[in-house]
Amino acid sequence: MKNKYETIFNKLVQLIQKGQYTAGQTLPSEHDLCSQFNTSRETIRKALNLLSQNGYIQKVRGKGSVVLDRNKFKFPVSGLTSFKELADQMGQEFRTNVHELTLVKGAEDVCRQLNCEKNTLLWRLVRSREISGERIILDKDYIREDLIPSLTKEEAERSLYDYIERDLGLEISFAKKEIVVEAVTEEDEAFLDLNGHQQVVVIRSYVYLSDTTAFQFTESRHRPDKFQFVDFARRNKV
Amino acid sequence: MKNKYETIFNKLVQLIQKGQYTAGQTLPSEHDLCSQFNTSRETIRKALNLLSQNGYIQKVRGKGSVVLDRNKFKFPVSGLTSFKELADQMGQEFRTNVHELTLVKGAEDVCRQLNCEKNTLLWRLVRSREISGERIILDKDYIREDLIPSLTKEEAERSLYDYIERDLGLEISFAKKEIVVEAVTEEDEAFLDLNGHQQVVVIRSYVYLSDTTAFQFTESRHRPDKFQFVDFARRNKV
DNA sequence: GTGTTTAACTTGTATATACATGATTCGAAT
DNA sequence: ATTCGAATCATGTATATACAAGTTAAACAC
Repeated sequence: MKNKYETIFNKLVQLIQKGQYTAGQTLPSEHDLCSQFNTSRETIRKALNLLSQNGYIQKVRGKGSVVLDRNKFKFPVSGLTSFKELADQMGQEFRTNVHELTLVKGAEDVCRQLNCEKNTLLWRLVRSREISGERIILDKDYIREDLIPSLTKEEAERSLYDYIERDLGLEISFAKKEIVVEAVTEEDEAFLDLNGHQQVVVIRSYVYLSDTTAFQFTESRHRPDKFQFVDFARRNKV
Repeated sequence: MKNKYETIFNKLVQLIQKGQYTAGQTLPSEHDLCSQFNTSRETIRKALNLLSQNGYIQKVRGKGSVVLDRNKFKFPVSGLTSFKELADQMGQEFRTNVHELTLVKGAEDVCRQLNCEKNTLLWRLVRSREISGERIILDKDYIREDLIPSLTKEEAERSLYDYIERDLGLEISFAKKEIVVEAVTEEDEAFLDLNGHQQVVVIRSYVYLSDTTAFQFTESRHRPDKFQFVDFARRNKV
């Protein structure tokens, strides 16, 4: 915990999750929070903005910060979240099977998107995800070898994001995503328990580090009956 | 244009879209922007935060605000956007057919979610969306009659959001969304050109006004081959 | 030339103040 | 009793200052 305002944000999230403040109630006024946390109003406002952006509160001018009902936000694929983080939250039995971990060269489309030379070395990683004994997700990753030089099957099985962020100290910052529905491929048939489904939900992501270098392209293929995407969105005027 | 920082935000968006600043370049420093717009640094920072949140720039400490490549953001279903706004952006031929506009009472599930009495009057609105002559989206809306007392077929055909925001002066603020894949229903068969598809992509949204009252529940059912969802997401630490 | 230090930039955080504007409440005038 | 208005409290916007911390490039010593 470095920042005051992040610390305050985390504290308020805790209080909301513990039921100290429940949906419909208002938080103490900014002025009161200043006294409570012994800080300035701008700092409180930064914390409240984080709460607002993450769907915890809605600020109403003249009234206060109304706590929202976040019951249905337990599956936040919306933000950038890894499979392991998801599985941890859901508390379900899950397993990851690594089917392929090789170095490839010259996947044109991918290189163009990742903004690197056409013959850059890329890790190609294929994993299937098992929940309650069924293989329902197939993840195909392309990762820049120059940024992540060593990568082992064990790290891929555990958590890629953990390894990249904790061990390598790289900071994952943002991603562009696309969700579409496509026909199943031979690969899907081979690695997934499709139960007769003819189509899969495909999430394509381009993941960027905080210095804006793109370092990963992921195609995540889900069996449609087990797919869910939950989102909280604020309206953009304009 | 009321606020300085929104005005500056809009101006910078324009400049980026015109190609004044291209992907990879950095914007002028906050200090320079202060001089250019003759304002304080905090105000500039608010504008830059908006740019960052909307995926236009990435701020890098010590370096500057790097402009991102937003080529693939032309279908921002992610934020709260209405069908008409989407269609306008894509510039395609589209049409809306209103199949039903009635007042119903006591749809239990919906009322519970909208947080209103079990026998509250609700508008039930069923519309199909035609793009290039094919009916590919079926929108089913439930709207609280006490908040939107009058609603005509014409307004439903044009744009519901326009009517609510411009004519009634209500401010739509945020929504909770869920995306899943489901089997087609008789209603889907009746109102959509399914082309043999057995499943549809379903987006369920609960839409809230800025005073946190929920006023609308929408189920938007898309033919899978014409469905796309594009998102820009920043990573939430913790 | 090479390597290191320093200075001058950049953005990030924290604080203080002032005024604008929406919401509520309480009291006075009718 | 009802209505209107003023006071009060809430958040929103704009400004100023100070210091922390990451990046870069020039100056310097060797």
